[in-house]
Amino acid sequence: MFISKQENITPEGDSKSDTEGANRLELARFFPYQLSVLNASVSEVVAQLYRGRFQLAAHEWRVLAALGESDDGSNSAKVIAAVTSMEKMQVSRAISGLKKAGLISRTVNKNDRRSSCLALTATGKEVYTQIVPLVLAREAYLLSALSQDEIAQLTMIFDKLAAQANALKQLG
Amino acid sequence: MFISKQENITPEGDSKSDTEGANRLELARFFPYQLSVLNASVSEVVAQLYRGRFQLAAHEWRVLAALGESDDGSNSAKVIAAVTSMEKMQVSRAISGLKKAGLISRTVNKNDRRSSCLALTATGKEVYTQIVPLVLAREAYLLSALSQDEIAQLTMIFDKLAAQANALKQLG
DNA sequence: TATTGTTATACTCTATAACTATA
DNA sequence: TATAGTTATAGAGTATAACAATA
Repeated sequence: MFISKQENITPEGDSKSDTEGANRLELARFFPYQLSVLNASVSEVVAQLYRGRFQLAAHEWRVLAALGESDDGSNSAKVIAAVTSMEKMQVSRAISGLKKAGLISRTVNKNDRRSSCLALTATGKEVYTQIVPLVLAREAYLLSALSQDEIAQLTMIFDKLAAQANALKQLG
Repeated sequence: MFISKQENITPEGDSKSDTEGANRLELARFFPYQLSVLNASVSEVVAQLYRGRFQLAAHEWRVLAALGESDDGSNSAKVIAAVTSMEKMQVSRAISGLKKAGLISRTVNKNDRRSSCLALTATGKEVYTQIVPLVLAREAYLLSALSQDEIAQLTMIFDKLAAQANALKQLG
């Protein structure tokens, strides 16, 4: 795998070398494409674990994971949205699904009656406890092809790329 | 950003350290989650370029890119599916859309009348020529936060991760 | 019989925004 | 007025498989 040769660094493509047509686009070397393909594979590999055996949708799994990692029961939908990078509406839908499946409980927040305290039920904790080792094992298997140094590199690289992407998103 | 501590390397989570519950799942450090969030940002940043100004759907853009990068006009739908990592049905739909928009032409393949030769029209080439510098500039901006060495690392890391993910996919 | 590609169908997911209740 | 969360609705995307044409 290769990534397109880098000759230009402005976000809007207004530098000379960009617009002269010297740069070709090769899908297989195009980083956003590579990222998308890898993500599809990795997502699928994780989804296999919670979809069939536990009948969870992707967003439900994400909310379950968020609730499972916090000890205190003070999880409002807003907090969950922030932790999971999901929209409030998607969180709301996921909560409905998890509630219906008996995996989470919802109690009105006494300090602010607009919001709820969400928490895993006993069943929810059980499901969580079953899934977590499976997904961690798959993550570990994925990363086992990398050295500790490469993992550290990847972490830094992702941070930098996320920052750049967020800068670009502002441009619209 | 951090990635979960790695202590286990078997795909099915049957090693001792996996099932003892010593490993916690922290969404923010979970690699598949990080990958998914980064991909969402990067995809959005690229989509901004072809969606609004050129009215293309994601799959249409991908097919357009595939057709644009090949010089000979011998692109069957099957070849496009392979190059774009798309399903034949998605390719078929994307082709309909691009055809309707007048961006591609389709002529029956004389050697095998089941398939077609797909190619960009003059209009399609024009659109392609307009978009390519824009997306390459965005890719360049994203990667401009990385050193040449980091880009090389990333390339190798993605290769390794893709291989691992594909190995896991077989397990189902 | 197998392959290329299209289409039908039902299903899921998404986006926008209106809405309720509370602050 | 602003915020937390839900719901309505329409549109986009997906998956499965049946299908026609050709090999």
